[in-house]
Amino acid sequence: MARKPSNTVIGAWTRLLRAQHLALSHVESALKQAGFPPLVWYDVLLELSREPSGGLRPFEIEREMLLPQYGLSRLLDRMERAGYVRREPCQQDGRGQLVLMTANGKSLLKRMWPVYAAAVQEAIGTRLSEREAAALEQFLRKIADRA
Amino acid sequence: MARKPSNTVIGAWTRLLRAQHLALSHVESALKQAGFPPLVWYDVLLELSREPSGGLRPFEIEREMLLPQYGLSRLLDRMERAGYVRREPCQQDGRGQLVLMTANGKSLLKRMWPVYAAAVQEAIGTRLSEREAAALEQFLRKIADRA
DNA sequence: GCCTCCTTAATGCACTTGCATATATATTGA
DNA sequence: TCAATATATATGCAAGTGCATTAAGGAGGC
Repeated sequence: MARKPSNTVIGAWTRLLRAQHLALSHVESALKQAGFPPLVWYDVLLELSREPSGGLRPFEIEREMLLPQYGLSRLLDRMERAGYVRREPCQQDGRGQLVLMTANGKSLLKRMWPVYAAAVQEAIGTRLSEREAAALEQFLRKIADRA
Repeated sequence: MARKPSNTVIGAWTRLLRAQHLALSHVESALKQAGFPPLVWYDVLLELSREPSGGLRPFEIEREMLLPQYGLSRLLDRMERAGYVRREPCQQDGRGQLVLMTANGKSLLKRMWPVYAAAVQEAIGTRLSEREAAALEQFLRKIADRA
């Protein structure tokens, strides 16, 4: 295995940085312009919505997301202050807590989606065919899978 | 043109965020572990090295990079304090300045490259064939090209 | 010349992030 | 049982970032 990247690999790397930056900026600014909080708030709410049973532990949310532990801790502070989640002590583990989505949180999740979806469509969907998007996903999966 | 992204597009979007995050974290931590400054410092030096004639204006650097104007301004502050660049008043334009790479800056650029290259190779080159990397680059280019 | 508008770059302030560490509880193993 | 270790979460502090604005000079019209 080569130790140095080929020019092709360097090109892919460079484009990866730029494409992600442009697409993400586009999405973030669409959300902001619509008066919504950043994307990462949506991600937390989405994770919580997948667990209708009644909340997730912070460390479970963290596993699904791209945030360090202290980052999530403070994000939850802000979201709790804003009234979108609340934290309860955890029965089974006195160190931990259960993060629950409030009604406002559910509402926010619903209201953000159309704006988010439209922005993703503009940033990616209108630029690639269905076939291309599927191929792109496969390549990116190879990079992202830490197997 | 659909207003809502297909599941394929959403998958590509999600993977784009994760792949970029993982690859970039890998590269940044390799640099840090080797005692080097962040990648963005390298990018500035690289831009300067492409202009051997004697420096670039901040707004020229900015155009090539993923930083807002105030971000570059403060990055140059830090790099200047660290001795890797210096700023000179610009003859032709009294508002502006010329950013020049110092000898230390040139040396840093050279020394960072092997670490940077190896990390990119690990993050991408070892995970995709040459063919796949080329295809990936093409798809990403479609997303990144703001034509 | 001089007024108006544009471009270049810096900065005050609030907020966010990274790093290291603290705090509290759980778990393991003698 | 109790010490040692591991896990879950929070936090003080320094550094970085975003936003809005400022400062200063250029460019064009009159």
